[in-house]
Amino acid sequence: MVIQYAILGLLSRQPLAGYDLKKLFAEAETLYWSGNSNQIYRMLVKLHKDNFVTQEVHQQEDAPARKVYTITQAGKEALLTWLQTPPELPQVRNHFMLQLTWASQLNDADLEKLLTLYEEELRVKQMMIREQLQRDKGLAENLGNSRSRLLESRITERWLDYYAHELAWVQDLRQEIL
Amino acid sequence: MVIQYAILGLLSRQPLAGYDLKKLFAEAETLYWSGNSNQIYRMLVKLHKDNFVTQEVHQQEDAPARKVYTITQAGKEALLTWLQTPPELPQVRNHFMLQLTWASQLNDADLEKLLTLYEEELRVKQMMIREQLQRDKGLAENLGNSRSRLLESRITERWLDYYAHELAWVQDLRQEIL
DNA sequence: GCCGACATGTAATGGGTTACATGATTTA
DNA sequence: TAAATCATGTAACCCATTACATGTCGGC
Repeated sequence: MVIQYAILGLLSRQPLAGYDLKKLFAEAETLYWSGNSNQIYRMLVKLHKDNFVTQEVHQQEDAPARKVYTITQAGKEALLTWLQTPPELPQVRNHFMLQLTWASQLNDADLEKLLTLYEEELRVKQMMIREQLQRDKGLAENLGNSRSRLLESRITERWLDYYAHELAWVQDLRQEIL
Repeated sequence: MVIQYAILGLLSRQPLAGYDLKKLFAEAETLYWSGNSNQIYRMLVKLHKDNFVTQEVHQQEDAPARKVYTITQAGKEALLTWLQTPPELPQVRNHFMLQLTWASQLNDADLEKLLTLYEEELRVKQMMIREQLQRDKGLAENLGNSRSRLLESRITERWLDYYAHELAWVQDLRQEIL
């Protein structure tokens, strides 16, 4: 139940409504959740029941009511405990690599097409992360302490580096086999 | 249903029993499946029903009977069709990165411990891939054509490169923040 | 006598996704 | 008038995992 801590983490910065969380997950290029409402709203109910968050209903005139959630002391402690749990290795599920494993069965044209499409997707993803980085820059400048800002920027750099290497690798491969 | 094509791919090389597939998935460091029997045996039944594989029961005296599956022409065509489908971006689920996002809430000792544990896991994984590479080398030398051997080695290199970069990145980070 | 390898399978559960449902307001 | 945004939530489904169930054989 990792999403639980992702939510607690976001709430540790500022109180948020389910809708806000949903958008944050959907927009975040480096978080892998789709931002589907099922998981989020259910988890918020659970977190509330566990007293990890408090709920405040904000009535609005021009829009539906917002349920704003604030992290509690117990919630902060749960987050801190999770931060101390031994890290797991990344789970990389690369469909393309699987295709490539058997791709010698393709003719040259189809193989090249496969590589080209993958390269394009990688470039699009790269651009999206770069754009998100630009958007976040303005907002995050004064948020958190210097260490958290440093971590955040190093993490984004790592993601960009990953996609850059993946791209360079495919391009090399193309050169070599076609 | 990606595992379907992973199975068909393996069967396109040689006929195999469910037990063989289970072991292959469990051992393969770069395939992300656990090799659990539920998925595999169910999928084999389905593939058989779809006429993508044929089943042959091999009775043995000293061990239980093996159900050996062989890919059919229809199965080969299904595999080929899948190979031509547009590739998807890798889904990287990195729990550690999530922890790190909020890790500025940890004290120096705990943060360092987190980094150290991650580094260790990365090194173990690296070694396991290298060992698998050694094991496979002997077996694969005469298997498949030269293009498939080239693809396979480039894919393994890419995985090793990924873990190497991840490791180098954590080490840099440690230097910078501690 | 227990453990691991061989070999096939089922049950229960967890985690995540898409699609659906509702209903108001703003924008093209 | 159709759509998108705001806001919360439910239903159905799929994929994957762990644990369980069964039975034989060989080695320590």
